Amino acid sequence: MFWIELNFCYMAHKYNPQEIEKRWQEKWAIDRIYEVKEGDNRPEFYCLTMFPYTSGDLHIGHWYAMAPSDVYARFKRMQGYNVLHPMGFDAFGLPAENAAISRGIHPYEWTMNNIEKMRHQLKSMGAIYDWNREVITCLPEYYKWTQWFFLKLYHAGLAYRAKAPVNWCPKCQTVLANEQVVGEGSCERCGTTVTKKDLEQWFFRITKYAEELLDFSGINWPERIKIMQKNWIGKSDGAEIFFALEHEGLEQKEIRVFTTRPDTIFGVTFFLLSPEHPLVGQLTTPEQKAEVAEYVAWCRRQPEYMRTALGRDKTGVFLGSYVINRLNRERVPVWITDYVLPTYGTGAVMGVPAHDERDFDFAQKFHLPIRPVIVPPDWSGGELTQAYAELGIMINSGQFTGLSSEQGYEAICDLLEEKGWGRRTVSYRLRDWLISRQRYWGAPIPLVYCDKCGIVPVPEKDLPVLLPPDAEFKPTGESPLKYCPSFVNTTCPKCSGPAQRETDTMDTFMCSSWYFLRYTSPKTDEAPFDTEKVKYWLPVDLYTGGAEHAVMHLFYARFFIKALRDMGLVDFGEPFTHLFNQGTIIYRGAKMSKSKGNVVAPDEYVAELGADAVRGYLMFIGPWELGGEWSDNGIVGISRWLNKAWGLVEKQYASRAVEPETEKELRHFIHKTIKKVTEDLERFRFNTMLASLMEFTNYLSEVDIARNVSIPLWQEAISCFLLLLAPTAPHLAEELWIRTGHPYSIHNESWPNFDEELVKEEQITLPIQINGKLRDKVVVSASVSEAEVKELVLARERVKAYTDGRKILNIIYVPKRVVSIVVR
RNA sequence: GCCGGGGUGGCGGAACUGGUAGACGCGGCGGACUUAAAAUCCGCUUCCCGUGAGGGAGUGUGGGUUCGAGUCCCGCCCUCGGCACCA
Repeated sequence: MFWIELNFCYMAHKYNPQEIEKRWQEKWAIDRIYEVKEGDNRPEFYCLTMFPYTSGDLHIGHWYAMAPSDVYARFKRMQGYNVLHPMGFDAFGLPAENAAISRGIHPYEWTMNNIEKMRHQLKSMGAIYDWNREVITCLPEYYKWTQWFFLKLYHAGLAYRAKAPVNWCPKCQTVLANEQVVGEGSCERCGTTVTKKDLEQWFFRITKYAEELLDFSGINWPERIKIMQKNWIGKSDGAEIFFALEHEGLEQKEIRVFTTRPDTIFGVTFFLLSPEHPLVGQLTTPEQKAEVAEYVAWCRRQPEYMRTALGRDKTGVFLGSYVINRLNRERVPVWITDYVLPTYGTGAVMGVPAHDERDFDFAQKFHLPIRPVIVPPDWSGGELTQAYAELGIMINSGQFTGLSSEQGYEAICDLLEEKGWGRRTVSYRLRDWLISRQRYWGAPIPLVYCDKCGIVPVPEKDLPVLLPPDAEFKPTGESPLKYCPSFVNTTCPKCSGPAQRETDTMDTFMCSSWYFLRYTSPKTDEAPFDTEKVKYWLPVDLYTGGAEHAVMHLFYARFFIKALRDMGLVDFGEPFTHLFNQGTIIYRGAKMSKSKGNVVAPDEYVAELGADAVRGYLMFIGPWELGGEWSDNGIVGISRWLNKAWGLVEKQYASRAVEPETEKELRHFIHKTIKKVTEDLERFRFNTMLASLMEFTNYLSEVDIARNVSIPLWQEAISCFLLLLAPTAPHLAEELWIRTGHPYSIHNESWPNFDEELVKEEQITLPIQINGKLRDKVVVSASVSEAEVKELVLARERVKAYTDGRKILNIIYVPKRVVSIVVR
């Protein structure tokens, strides 16, 4: 009994993160100190973290994305910005539906339970999120507007319906999402090999913006993300060339190819179509019919990943017919092969085996002629053993022989355009955005199919098209909406006759393409957002998140904003001015993720060491953009340091003898630290920021032992330390701020400024190198002259030992850096 | 294959525009306090030779530029991400 009481009294003065974190979180919430309002005279700063998917558990990987950006947001706030740093949930998606199928829980219930749990975990982090602005994409008040945007895009001509191949399991008779195709292209449920099936689906015309999406001027994004998006768009300059068709009974008199190398046109020895090309049937001669049909069927059975795998043996079949190369009037045989993709260019290729590696392999396999038409500039007449894909000098090219590839390119294009045999053009790898999902748990596409009127958009006043609560979840793989008569059967908004609803829902990337607009006015119910508030906050000043979204979310959001701008709904064309990607957290050799089963929950660390320690440790691992390995024992270092800081602040400092020199030194240290912490925060170097704060506390411990500075200066040092610590360890800093007699709250205080004069070093240590090797060091005043340094250095015993009896060839003095002596 | 990041002590990582390599932390060793342990505090800790002062080597690897290279240039190796038969 006695023991316990003693212990308790002792504990009251010890750092107790569990107690103080809970207490401050409650107080901050009650006082609403993080509530965000528009329109005071501070400059605004929109600091956004990618919102999480509602998987159910927040793991250390999530904290790694969120804690440092909260630190940055807090830092900006203390610097005097009006900061919006919101949080919400990406709440539609497949896992919710799978849970419904396997466990019989309704997706809504599953999702909202997860949100409940995640919100609780997020709150334990102690971030400045204003929960009044929370956005949840699966709620009707949100997806009503997702549907509204679909209609806007539809009316702007940016949405269209087309047949497109989807993954199809012949055994389950169902459509599969890419992530449901496992291993070597088989169905995740039954293991059957997945094939392709054409379905009518909805697309957004993102390709219309291909050119503009290549333009990154005016936005500060990581180079590698920009490169990834550029590669994704895959712009190629080239020409479309029309080959003449003289096929009996065929109306079409020409067929087009896209090429980036019109200069190689005289090297065409065969012509290739993709097996899916619409003319395959008509260009097949009766003798070839059986073989062609068999090949086409075989191609359809090939899974996508096999087809695009590199290094496969070339396959193909001759159709029996020919096309004419108008430039040299040659008849060339038409083949089909699966390495020609139906979705790129025109789905047809001119075969130039001498100058294309793939065509070369194909020609070798099927013993087709290989005719060189380009040679290297230094060519000596040797034989061609592999495709020469570089530029060079044209040979065997009629009137163009002798020109360089570049000249030939232009000359041939000129001729093609003059004769009407072709034209210069640009091709993109980018395809339109397929937004249809044959799923329940997404925003329903607000369209109705009427027998009389055709496709009819749901009128705006009838939004949202609600998800029926009574759909049945069976493992059929098809949308439960399809089998829900109360949903499907409706009346036509135009003619009031019977009609059916579209049963596909929208890709969830649609929901995440505009959520950052909704945060500005989450409760607005007559529009998706309040235009004035979007004007005030947008574009996002800093967007942080994982690089895995480079060509999905980040790309779609850019498109979306450009489309909204063109409709006059917003007045900017780029959503995210500054993008920063944090690295990934590795655990047990893999990226931490729920699907890999290697997650570490923050909860137990929070319970044991406190949220401040977890926040701090994540930032201390290394540079934020590089990520790193989570280790259980590394965190104790931060925890110990926070304890040490507590002890340092809580102890009663008593001055023994005030020494002006040490006071000066401490003042210098204070300002040096403010500068370092400020600059490190500015460039997201949280690890070195913490290192410098640790150096500061180490230094303060020495001062505390020596007790040779005045009490006011000591207090100044401590206050400054707490302010610098506040973004990183908000709870601890607040507690100590109050305990040292300051007014509540530290989080409404201003960031400390540093005095450049006080940052300057007065004394510097100069290393002395002799013939490039470090031999001595000398402490000098920072204002020392070059002549003084040289004299001083040459007089030193250790230097003399190397210079006596030798000739000094050179003495280099780099001010404040180094003295380098060259002797012989 | 192409594009991009990265290779620094036992470990995570520092190092400004080329100027004292290894800050800070973890771990380890030694010491103080304790009956003891934990916690805490102090000291040491790149490797090799040397009792020591000191000397030598050293940032994946081989060259180069320079008074001086982790940092710049050329060639190679490993590793992590992205894209991948895109005509």
